Amino acid sequence: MAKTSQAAGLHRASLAKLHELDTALELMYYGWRGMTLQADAYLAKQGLSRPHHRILYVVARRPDIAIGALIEILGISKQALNRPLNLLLERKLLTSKRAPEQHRSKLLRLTEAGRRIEQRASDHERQVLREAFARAGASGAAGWIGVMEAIADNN
Amino acid sequence: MAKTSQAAGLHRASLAKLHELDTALELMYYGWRGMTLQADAYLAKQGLSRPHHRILYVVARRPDIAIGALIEILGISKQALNRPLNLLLERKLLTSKRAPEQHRSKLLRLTEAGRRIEQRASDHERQVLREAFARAGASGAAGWIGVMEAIADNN
DNA sequence: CGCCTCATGTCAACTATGTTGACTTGAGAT
DNA sequence: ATCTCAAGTCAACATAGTTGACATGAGGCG
Repeated sequence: MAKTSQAAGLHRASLAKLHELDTALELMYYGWRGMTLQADAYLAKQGLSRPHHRILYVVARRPDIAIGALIEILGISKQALNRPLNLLLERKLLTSKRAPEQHRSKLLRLTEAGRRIEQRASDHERQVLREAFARAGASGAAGWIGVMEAIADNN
Repeated sequence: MAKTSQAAGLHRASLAKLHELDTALELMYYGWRGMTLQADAYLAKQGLSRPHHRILYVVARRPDIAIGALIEILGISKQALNRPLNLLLERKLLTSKRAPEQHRSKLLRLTEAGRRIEQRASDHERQVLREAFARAGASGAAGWIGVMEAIADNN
């Protein structure tokens, strides 16, 4: 614990609570930041950022995915995908090959280097979750999952 | 209960899981989106967006906050604060007045209109949380809080 | 009093991530 | 052959953030 700056904790405490659920709301905010902070720092060191990571994450779990399907999953426009995707191809973290007969679509795969970066970035995030689950115990983890599923349904 | 597009659920299911914690990782991602989606849509209708909401949220809970303290809490540079803040002032959602003797700092407050927008936007987020807690029950909620606190500590 | 310092705040230029709209290209159907 | 439509690219723009340079005004001090 406590490779932290203490700042978030202070900030969390520094606001009056106008509603009962304000605490939960702020936990969500700082939780999101807490999970992604180290991963983002790692990615920045590699000259990448969160959108690149999202692409790598999805392709890792769907080898030979076409660009259209990737767009669908990421929920962004194809134009928004274009630049980060091309960077990943240039940097040879991804390869694209035309499909055998379905010549229309490019199929994406991670290279070894891409896989390594995806794993390390995601590991930073999983490590945060792992520690939190360990601290909260099995019943806490189960409760967390139940609530998060309900929240995530609002998409 | 389904004012939703179903899409996120599908996306969540559509990726192979390479690690045990991938599910939790994706829950965090879609949870964050699920909580903010309706609030963002409401804000967009008002010609505002998330940074404006963050400012309103903090000022609501710290009336007469100075700009420096606001910067500290939001964790962004004063230059980044500048444009959204000026928009809020122009639109008369915030007022700023010079401090009595501490003439150096501007003290910020919400106007009635600002308060109304802050409440409605935050209500959208709290409503999502409220429903999720109701579905998960008291023990689930307690577990969620414990885990989120542990995650949020990584800031 | 006049000047120095320093926190507070502003302006300008840049980067990154996203948007929409218009265009190109190529497969598959007729 | 040609038409159509999905896949993909290019251009222009919006927003949210960055850093750097500068303005301003309070308070300390010669």
